[in-house]
Amino acid sequence: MAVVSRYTIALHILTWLAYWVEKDEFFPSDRIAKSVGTSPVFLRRILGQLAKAGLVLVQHGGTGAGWRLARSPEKISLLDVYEAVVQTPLFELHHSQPNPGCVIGHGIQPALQRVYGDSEETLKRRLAQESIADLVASSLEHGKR
Amino acid sequence: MAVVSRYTIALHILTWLAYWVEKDEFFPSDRIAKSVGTSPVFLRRILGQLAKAGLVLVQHGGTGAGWRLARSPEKISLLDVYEAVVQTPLFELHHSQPNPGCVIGHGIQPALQRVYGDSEETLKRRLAQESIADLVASSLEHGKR
DNA sequence: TCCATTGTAACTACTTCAGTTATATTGAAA
DNA sequence: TTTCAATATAACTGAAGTAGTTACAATGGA
Repeated sequence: MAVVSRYTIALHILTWLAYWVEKDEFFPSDRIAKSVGTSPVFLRRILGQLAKAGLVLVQHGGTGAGWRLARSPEKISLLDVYEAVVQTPLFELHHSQPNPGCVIGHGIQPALQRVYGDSEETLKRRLAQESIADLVASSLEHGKR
Repeated sequence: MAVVSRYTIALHILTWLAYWVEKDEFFPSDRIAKSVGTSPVFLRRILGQLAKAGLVLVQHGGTGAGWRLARSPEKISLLDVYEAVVQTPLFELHHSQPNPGCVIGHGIQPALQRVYGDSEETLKRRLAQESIADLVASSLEHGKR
């Protein structure tokens, strides 16, 4: 299966906020929703996770309420976003327990956990190399055509 | 989210077959199911994918019917298994289309596709480094205790 | 011909995800 | 103090995917 589209949405949100970062404003969720093409409630659920991870700031009430980046786009890596939004491990183990009476059934899970852990680490190191600022640049590059 | 547990099941099957590879026999799916702890039908669905990918051989009728490895465990990488069993890309894009009138909405998908593609490649290169033979060794190591 | 086994379809139960609706809460500005 | 634009959150829906079960047709060696 796949890393949920929630991750894509989170990256879209942050890239959008980064694009407007010069404005130095808080932007409401339904304004962001216009670009993402999804519901403001869904976005706020994700924005809440990003806020908890310290990636965005929220202004609750009043006329200027909304969201903005908590730090500069260069300092937000795709790994930061991944860890803010994705809580489950990349690989699933068995749903029902393997037979502990069988040598393989007994030893396979720790064996897999090692490989799975290493592989997830490898993926995360790759994500750490890219920032939201890179995504803005790359989006503009493609958006131009 | 996660790579489906089907991948874990496929690795369990192949590791089990590799453990018994000296026997030079075809093993029925319900024998394998005893070790994995799941239903033979589910296993046969996965075994079918593995056969299509050329990783196992199947013997249909008769008393000696069942499954065996198509080649030696050292020559089956975890990437081979991944590609046999997982068909969807690792990262999902938007479910509903982003706004093409917005600069970011227009450019974000190709930008993400590049990063997502690179990241998936990185993961696959890691999986290519490990073989079913390694999993057998590692399982026995843990199974011993 | 026998029969252990695979191949496959149909169905169920469960979970997750995205989206919607509705309501309470916040807090700057008038 | 009131107003009101916005967030916070719960409850619900529909859709999709996963794993598991049952049932039955097809295979092919003995």
